[in-house]
Formats: sequence, structure tokens, C-alpha cells
Amino acid sequence: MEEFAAVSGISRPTVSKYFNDPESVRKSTRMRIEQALEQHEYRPNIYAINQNRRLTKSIGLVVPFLVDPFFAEIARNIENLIIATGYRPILLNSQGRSEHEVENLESLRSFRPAGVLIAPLGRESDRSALEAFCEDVPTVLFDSNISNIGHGFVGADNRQYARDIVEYLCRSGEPPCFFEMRTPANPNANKRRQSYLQTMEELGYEPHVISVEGTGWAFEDIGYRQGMAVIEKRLLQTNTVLCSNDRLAIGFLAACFEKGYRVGVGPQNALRVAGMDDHPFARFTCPPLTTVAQNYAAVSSSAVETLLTLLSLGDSEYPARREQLFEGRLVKRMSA
Amino acid sequence: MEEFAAVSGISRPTVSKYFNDPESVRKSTRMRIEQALEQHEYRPNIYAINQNRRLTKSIGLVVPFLVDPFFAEIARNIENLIIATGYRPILLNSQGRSEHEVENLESLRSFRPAGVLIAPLGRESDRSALEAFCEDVPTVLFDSNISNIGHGFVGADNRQYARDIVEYLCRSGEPPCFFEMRTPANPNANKRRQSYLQTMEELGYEPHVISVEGTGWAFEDIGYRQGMAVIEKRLLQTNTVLCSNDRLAIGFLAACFEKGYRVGVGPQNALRVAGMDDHPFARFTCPPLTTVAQNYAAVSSSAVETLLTLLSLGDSEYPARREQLFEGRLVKRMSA
DNA sequence: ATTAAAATTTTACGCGAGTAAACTTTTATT
DNA sequence: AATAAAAGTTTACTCGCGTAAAATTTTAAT
Repeated sequence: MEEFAAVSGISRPTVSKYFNDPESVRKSTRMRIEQALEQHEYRPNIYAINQNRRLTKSIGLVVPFLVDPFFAEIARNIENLIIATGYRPILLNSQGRSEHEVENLESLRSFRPAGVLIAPLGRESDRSALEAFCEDVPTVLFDSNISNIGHGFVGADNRQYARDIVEYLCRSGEPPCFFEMRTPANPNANKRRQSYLQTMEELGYEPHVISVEGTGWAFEDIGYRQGMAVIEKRLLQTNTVLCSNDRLAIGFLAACFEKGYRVGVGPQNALRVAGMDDHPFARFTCPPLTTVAQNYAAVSSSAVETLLTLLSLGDSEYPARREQLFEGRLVKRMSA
Repeated sequence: MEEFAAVSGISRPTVSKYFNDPESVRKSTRMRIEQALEQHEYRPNIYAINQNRRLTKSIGLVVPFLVDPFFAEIARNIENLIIATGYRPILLNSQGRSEHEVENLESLRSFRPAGVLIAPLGRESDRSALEAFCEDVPTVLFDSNISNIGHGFVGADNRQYARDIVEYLCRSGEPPCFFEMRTPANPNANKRRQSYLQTMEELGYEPHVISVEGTGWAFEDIGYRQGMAVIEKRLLQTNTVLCSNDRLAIGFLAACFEKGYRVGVGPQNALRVAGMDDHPFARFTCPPLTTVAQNYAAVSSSAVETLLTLLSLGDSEYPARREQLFEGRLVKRMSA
């Protein structure tokens, strides 16, 4: 930087100021610097930069399971938003394991990011580790809420999701059973079940929840295996199944196919199957999956905005923890 | 570190040595340091560390499209291997766009990683940018080969992939048409087509390649839309379709379903459809997709090992660029 | 043209480690 | 026990930049 400052004819501290915020220097000097920049392609050393900055110009982004295209897609959205605001995203994948999640937080600690966006594993998260982290680093949770952890939460309005699709299924055919994992990794599943139960009651139908065994994040496999069992044991009380999420539904559809149950609306079909989330592949299942679409864009931008607001404030003036829930949109396809 | 060295009763340079390689200090001092570590939870500042190291203890990992679970899965494998070797992975997603790929390389430059593993976009990659980068940083390519770029390549033996599945399809039913994108993003597709043509010829069948329009990385969508068109125009010369990859096949299956074509083996079905890669979701399509399984583990570990070998050598003693191709395994499922 | 405000330059120090060199202590070898 | 080799300690310098303070110059306002 010393040498570069010399050739550009500007003092080093001013050049340093320029790289922190090009708008903070006079236009004439800015142009001189940028002119010199074209010829000498100097770039500040990020390690030296961050050594002296309390908080770096980077934002951590932790997702629980990147092989799930749902999270890959939301991570992609958030990454782009972070870049657009001039920060650098640090993407970390917890791979469905609590140890990895904790390691990721430890790793982020040493990166000293300005803030962090995290979609926690949920039930399997190490609550105390998360809590301790959030006290040190401005953190916004998304997708999966953990009560009173972090400085805010942005996610899906699961009650509305389940209500809307249950109402749709009921008025267009037989009322749905609810197919879910008994011990879901993700708290969204519980809210969805509760909302299913409540909506069924309000509509005057008897609810039937089918809670199947299975742990981990291989939801399709669980949906498939347990779907096979459910069909063999004839546990379905009606011809309509609402799966707790699209990935379970994808597995369930595979089980239906193997068992020779035709899925779809209309008298020629044996079953109707629906999911929730509008997984990127839900359009391409056979039949295409009826579901409730997450508002990816709204969740992503709201999470980023919430964090940026925090960053613009001092630690002392943080607002109260707010939970922002976004409604989903019913997407009628051929499966139900 | 000064303070921590004081409380542990060891000199700072020795503590520094310990953090660079715990095995490099005597066992007795190592234990004293680790004992002190438990009480004071000191951790070296990574920015200060990397400021003075020519190459950092991190490895860049660039993938072209993380929303594709195939890449997410291989990235997961590689990340774990990198961590196991004591390096820190820096995961970057090119999101199917050349600009992002170049930005990722620029970003990696400032991180000064010890080495980089990259699956390039392929045809859309900025060849000169990649080439320049590989001259500065030890880089191993995987999945998608670009001739003479990087210090090595690890990927699929596409000729064997196509040969094996074409032979299988031919001996178990009608010879396959080949369904592909006309301008595939990825060079693997070309090799697969060539191998299809050659194998068909060797077996004495007339090849039929159906090259459809479509750019970008939304392969399922292209497979679906163009599959619809292909069916409508009755372009299929036989009842068997080999798709250039599983994601195209997933879209094609959706088109078949919508058009009422039953897919699978046996006389009750109208079409057989197969893919290549063994995409994580290929098991759960309806019907489950017959395909050639990538050897994820072999590709991942071989890529990492190749890079680590480079890192253990000086720049002057780099071996000649080697291309390692791994065979795929034919996976017979119900679709063909 | 004065004057105040804003921007820039000079100077200097600090961040938290890596690392080299010379010296001292501990360990292993004979 | 003598000796060499290995490990550890002291000391001191370096990396590349952030940043504070005081002095100076430029710009804007009156």
C-alpha cells in the first residue's frame, strides 16, 4: 500500500480510507486512486485489514444441510444479497450434525464476522453453544426458530401453510392424513402438525396423524421406507396424504409408485399426496407435487435486512428480538 | 499469545510452534500447553497468523452450481476430507455464472489458500482467468475437465459410463436414443455423446442423437420442456431414451408422465428412460431411475490427495498434469 | 477576500502473530 | 559421565494495514 500510495501520489492513510469507503474521499483523489489502480492492480491484504478491524466486512451464513436444494437455493439468494451490500459471505454447511454446527460457530468466531445468519439444525442444535455465540456476535436466525436465541428470526408462517393446504385438500376431496417424522429435526414440523390438527377440528373432520420413525436428514429415504410400511399396514384413513414437507412427500410418492398406487386428482387415481415448501424439484415429481411455496425471496431479503439493521446500530441499542413470518402460497399441481 | 504463553509457563515462540504443529514440540511441553488451553481458551487470531504465512492452512473449494445436489454432495465429501487433513475449506459457489466463477477466483486470491479444488463451469468458464489463476495457485480440477488447465484433473470416465449403459440398454431391449442439450455447459456431455455414437456403431445399431435447445443450469426444466416437444413431434426412433445426465432425465420423466407415457421395463410400459450420474434423487423418481453411479468417494478423495501431493512438493518439482478418470457403476432400477 | 469547515498529509504507533539467530537447557547416545 | 543432538528461550525484526493526532492544504460559505 505504501508503494501504491507513492505511485498514485496520495498518502497511504488516504488510500487506506479509500479502500474502506471510496465515498469518503474527495472525488478528485478518488479518481486519481482508481486511475492508478488500473495500472498497478494493487489489492489490500485481507488478513492485514482484518487484524486491526474490530469487525470484518464479512457475514457468516450457516445452513444445516446443503445437499437439500431448498437450503442451497436459499443460501444462494442470501449470498447474492450479502454481496450486493458490500459484505463478503462465508458459507458453512452443518451437514445435519450438531458437532459440525458447533464447529462452524467456532470457526466463525475466529473470522470475527460483522454478523451471522444461521438456519439452525433445530432440535439437535446445541442450545447453549448457540446462545453463547449469539451473545458475542449479532446473529439472525432463519428457517428454523429457537426461542429467545439470536437477535431475530425470519421464517415461514407454518400455521398458515398447513391451514391453507388442509382447507384446500378438504374442499377438493377427502380430508388429509398428516404424514410426518415422529421426532422431526426441525421445529417447523411441530407447528405444521399443530396447525393441521387445529384446522381439521375447525372444519369438523377427525384428524389422523401418522408419525413415523426415522432420524437424520435423509427425508426422502424416510418418506419412502416408512411410506412403504404405512401402505402395507393400511394406516391411511382417507385417500389423501399431507406430508410435513416436500422431501418426505417425494419419498412417499416413490413408495406409492412402487406399490402401484396411482397418485393424483380424479377418480382414476388412488391417492392424493401433497407437501409443503415447494422444494426446487417439486415441479418435476410424477405427478408434480401440490404444495405450499416458501417465499424464498422474502425470507432471504428480510433476514439480510434484519441483520444489516443490527449492524448499523450499537450493541446497546439493539431492538427487541422480533420474529418475522412469511406466508406461503398454495401451489396446485397434479398430485392433489 | 504473549499472555497465554506466560500463564502456561512456555515461551511465546514455542507456543507459536505448537499451534503450527502440536507434534513439533516435546510431549511434556505439549501437555503443559494443552492443560493451560483448557483453562484459558485462548485461540490464535487467524488474521495475524495468515499475514505472515506465504500460504495459509486453507483450501479453496469452488463448485459450479450448489443447488444441484450432485455438487452439494461432492462438496460435502471434499469438505470433510479437507478438514480431516487439518486444512480449512473455503466453499464458494459459482451459481452457474462465469462472472461468479471469476469473482470466486479473485476472492480466493486474497485468501491466499494453500491450494484450490475447482469444478469449473466448463464451456462458459473464462479460460484465461482460470489459466492465470492456476499459475499462481496449486489447483486441481474435478468433475469438469478443461484441457491443460490446472495441475491435474479428477473426474468420471465418461466413455465407460456411456458404453456400459448403452450396452445394457441394447441387450435388454431396443437400442437407446441419446437425449442431450445441444450446447452443454459441461464437457462431460460431449464425451458421453461420442461414446454413445461409438458404442452404438460397434453394436451395429444406428444412433439417434436428439440435441435440444436450452442454456443454463436448470437441467430439469430443459429436460421437461424439450422432452414435451420431443414427444409431441414424435422424434423418438425407439422406445428407449438415454439422457445425458440424471437431471435431464428427471425432467424428461416429468414430461413422459404429463404425456401419459408409462416409463419402465416390461410390455405394459411405453418407454424406457435412463440417465447418468446417480443423482442423489435418482432413487426417488417415479419410476426409480436406471443410471450409472458416479464414484463420489473415489473422485473426492482422489482430488484431495492429488492436491495434497502438490502441496507437499515445491513448485519446481510439480509432476506432469495427470487426468484420473474413475469408472461408474451401472445401477439398474425400474426406469430402464 | 475572509473565514470556517472539510479533506489530506505527516508522523507514529499498534494489531497478533511468524520467524530467524544466538544462546541455554533438556534429552538421548555411547 | 561425557557428549552430541534436540528442544526451548530470548531477543528482535517483520508482515500490511488501521488509526489517532497534529499540521497543512483545499474547498465551501459568507
